[in-house]
Amino acid sequence: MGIIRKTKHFQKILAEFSKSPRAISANSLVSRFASTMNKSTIYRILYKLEDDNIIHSFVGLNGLKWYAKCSDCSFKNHNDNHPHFQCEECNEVRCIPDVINQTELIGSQFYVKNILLSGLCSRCVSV
Amino acid sequence: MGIIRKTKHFQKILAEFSKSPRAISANSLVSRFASTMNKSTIYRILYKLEDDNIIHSFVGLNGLKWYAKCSDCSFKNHNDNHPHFQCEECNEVRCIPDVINQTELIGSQFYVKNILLSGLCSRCVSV
DNA sequence: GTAACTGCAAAATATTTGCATCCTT
DNA sequence: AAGGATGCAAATATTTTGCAGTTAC
Repeated sequence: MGIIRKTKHFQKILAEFSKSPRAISANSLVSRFASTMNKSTIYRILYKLEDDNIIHSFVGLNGLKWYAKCSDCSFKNHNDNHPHFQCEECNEVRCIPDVINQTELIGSQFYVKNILLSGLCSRCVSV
Repeated sequence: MGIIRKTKHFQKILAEFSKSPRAISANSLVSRFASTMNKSTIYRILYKLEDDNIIHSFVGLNGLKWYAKCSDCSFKNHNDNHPHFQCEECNEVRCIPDVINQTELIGSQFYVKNILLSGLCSRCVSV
């Protein structure tokens, strides 16, 4: 794995994550930058950002890949296992502060590294 | 949505879920029955089984769709929100008894319907 | 007989890869 | 100059859909 060059494209993608504490789907970045960057480029930049522990990824409800640099993540050591919540109605993904006692939760049968909760967000539940 | 006919194919897929308390990926069923049923048929049967609350579905770590009829599910009313655990190493999916106090967990900001935990299972953690 | 089921081929969707070229250091 | 980055096209993989023919009740 080589050195990451801070190209224009790289900076633009990184800026998206810096701007928002929310998770962003790879897919949506492809659409957003459709006119200015190739999708291969975007996927490759996301791969590198994750490889360098700047963002982390998970798969959402409908099989799309999501990435997030959440507020409580450090750049050096990315032991990020806070849960994410995805609304099955509006598909928005939010980072949830990690208050789960995982050992209590599942009796230490498993080493839990990620949690995805899904259901309805407060906006969609009341519609 | 019409009546489900208990065809041979339908019975065979249903039997897979009756046999095992584990979750099964749509994908793996397609491979398993590649020589005897068409994949469209399999996907359609899965859709119907879920529509009739006999199995429930969720998306796993790598975007594949999984289905399970877990031990604590009733055939009539399928309010199944127990968590699933998927090992990121061997990809096996297990149903977890629901012992999470969701309201406590996320402060009732969301209506949680499903939970997917991931990490390493006991077998893979020790390798 | 009618509505549901099936197989086949093709489509849709998201992501990955090979390769030639361009850019940064 | 050399290694990384990019764009383009094609490949992958999973799931969905249209349609014509078959089967169950």
